[in-house]
Amino acid sequence: MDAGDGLRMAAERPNSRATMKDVARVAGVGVGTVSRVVNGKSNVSEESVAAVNAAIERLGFRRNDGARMLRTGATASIGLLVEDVADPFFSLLNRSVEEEVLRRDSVLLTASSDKDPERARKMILTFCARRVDGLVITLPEGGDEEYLRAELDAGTSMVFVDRPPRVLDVDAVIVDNRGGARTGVAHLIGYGHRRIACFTDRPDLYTASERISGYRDALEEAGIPFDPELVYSSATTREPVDEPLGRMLASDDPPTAVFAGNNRTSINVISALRIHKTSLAIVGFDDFELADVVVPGITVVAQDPKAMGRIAMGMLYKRLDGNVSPSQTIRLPTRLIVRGSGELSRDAVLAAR
Amino acid sequence: MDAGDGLRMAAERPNSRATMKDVARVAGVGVGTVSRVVNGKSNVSEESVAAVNAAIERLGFRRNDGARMLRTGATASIGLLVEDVADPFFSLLNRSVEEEVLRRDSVLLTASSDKDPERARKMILTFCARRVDGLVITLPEGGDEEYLRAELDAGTSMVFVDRPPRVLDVDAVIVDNRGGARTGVAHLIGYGHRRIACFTDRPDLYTASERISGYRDALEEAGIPFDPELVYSSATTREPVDEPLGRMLASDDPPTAVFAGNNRTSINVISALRIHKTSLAIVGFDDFELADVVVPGITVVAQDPKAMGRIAMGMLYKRLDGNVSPSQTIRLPTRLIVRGSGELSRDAVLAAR
DNA sequence: TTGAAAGCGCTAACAC
DNA sequence: GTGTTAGCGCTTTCAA
Repeated sequence: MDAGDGLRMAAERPNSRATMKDVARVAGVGVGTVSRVVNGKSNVSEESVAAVNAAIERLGFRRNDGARMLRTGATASIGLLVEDVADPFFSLLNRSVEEEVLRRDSVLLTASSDKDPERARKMILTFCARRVDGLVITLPEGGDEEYLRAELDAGTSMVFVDRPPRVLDVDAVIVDNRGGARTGVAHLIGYGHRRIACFTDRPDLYTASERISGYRDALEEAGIPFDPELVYSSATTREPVDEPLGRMLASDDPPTAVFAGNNRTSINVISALRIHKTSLAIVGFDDFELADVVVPGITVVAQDPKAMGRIAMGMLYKRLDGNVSPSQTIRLPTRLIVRGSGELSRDAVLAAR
Repeated sequence: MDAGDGLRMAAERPNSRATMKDVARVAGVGVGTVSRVVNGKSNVSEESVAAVNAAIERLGFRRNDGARMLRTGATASIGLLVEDVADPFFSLLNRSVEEEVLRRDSVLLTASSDKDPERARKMILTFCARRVDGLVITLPEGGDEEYLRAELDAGTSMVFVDRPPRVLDVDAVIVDNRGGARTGVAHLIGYGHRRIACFTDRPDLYTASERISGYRDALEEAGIPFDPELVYSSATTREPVDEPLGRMLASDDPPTAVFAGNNRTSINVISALRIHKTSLAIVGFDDFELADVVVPGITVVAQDPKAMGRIAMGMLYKRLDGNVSPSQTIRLPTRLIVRGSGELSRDAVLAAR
């Protein structure tokens, strides 16, 4: 068979890529040699390299990585499952995970659970069926995590992000939600506030419940009694809070400050305050774009999703590289960013009433 | 060989998944039968199904989709390349593409070009090597798109998003940047403004240049002369604009309104106005969270990234399903969202000076 | 340095 | 119905 024959063969199968066999035929060498050239092995003669490269160029050959992986066993791919890739927090996490994946010349499979345990399960098992080398996952509340054990046993490395595992023995990197909330609320207390409202997500969410705990920690430390009337948990983060805030404002002993448990809620609180034409001191959990554009700027307890992704990938790759030390959970510190809204003193708020 | 033997075999290879061969051995059937059961074919006896399922359960078997795809040819995967998965626009696009991919039981590979043509090229070729069924791409400016032709010829379907192809004959879905900008600027003109500043991205970016054209279109229609002194293009979207805005404000004939060419720039303009303690009418291109929380709310020309993703995937899957009609470019309309900042009349602005 | 050949895990065609 | 087998495209011995 000569070169022309090989070329014809590839052309005969439209929409079908040239294979190493095709390249070998066109170059007049064996497939082993083609493989060596493609993988840059040194033990190939100059002429063979030239012939093979010419054939590759001519046929538009591109190695089929799927076939390669079937043979070698490693897929050079990582699966990432978060709540929602469009959420600012997770999209930043996504990006930083991507950077680490890129550094290892792998690819990243991504999916959003949409807080649905069943959807999460389906996506994770799909990733496992694709034999990803490792998994970075934020598991939604309410699901069973037991099904992951089989995958773990089968040798799929995984690291949990944003939420700790409940029963599994896996690495995790989470944010110090409780400590961060405590710091934020203590900051408000430092400005004289004693009636501090707390708006959060559904308390069955891990992060929300931790932040509420931190809120209570700060009150307790300051000797301020906890008043359930001042706590409101939205069913969804999109829900406006002007109604519950109005109720608190109309009470005998209204709040002079509010702690918002997440960035969406911070925005809802700002809108609600606007509606009620009132101003209160505000500290929000999680930073957001424009937090410094509204007046006053919003003081926040900031998380660092990029660091979370970077650290999670570091842990994951260590496992992939053979580390078998006991699993650990890394708790990332938060950072208080002072912008004005959290430094409105109790006296100033009362004077404006 | 009996069942026990098969189990031992799988156990003998730790970190290595059980294969259909293992399952077949344990279940005491042939691999063909296992394959039929796994794929839910009907022509299998009750007993075989039960035996196979028991073995699958026992071994923790999960089909290797990589091997399956090598055999069947379809990878059930889509590659998405955008500028930055953490950008609000692209993260929304990402999410809507994901939804469509999920509906087809495929997986999504994602990557960010970071506006680097070389990185884009690398990622795209990686996706092609993985034999993705289709590609959704936002190609960065300044790169050659010629290398995609080989992939196109090899049968990889692709659709461009947010930017049209320059030389390739491929489907695309883009936003009516020019028309949207024209509408936004005409809106300002309708409120009496004749001196309208224009702040944008680097004009060598497709979207920025289109929006500047739309800005000029609107001026021309109203018979307002174009004044280059009123146009400022930032080198980066993070660059503050208080300096150039200050220059315009200090001129003989200062602007009474500004058109901001993208959401980050809108924010920069708001900050700059704050610094100069001035208020001008503002219309921004692209909506953003909190646009309705600042006072006044920011009137914007909104895009619909979710629709873009949905439509792009619709086009892509039509191609994958065999559609060979001529390639087309769909131009998505924009929507003007009125919130207050764009309805500040020229008279009101001048009166406040 | 090189070609031939086995085999990764799966599907599908074929024979029984 | 079911077992056997060829082969998807690749890597990797093994001889030569």
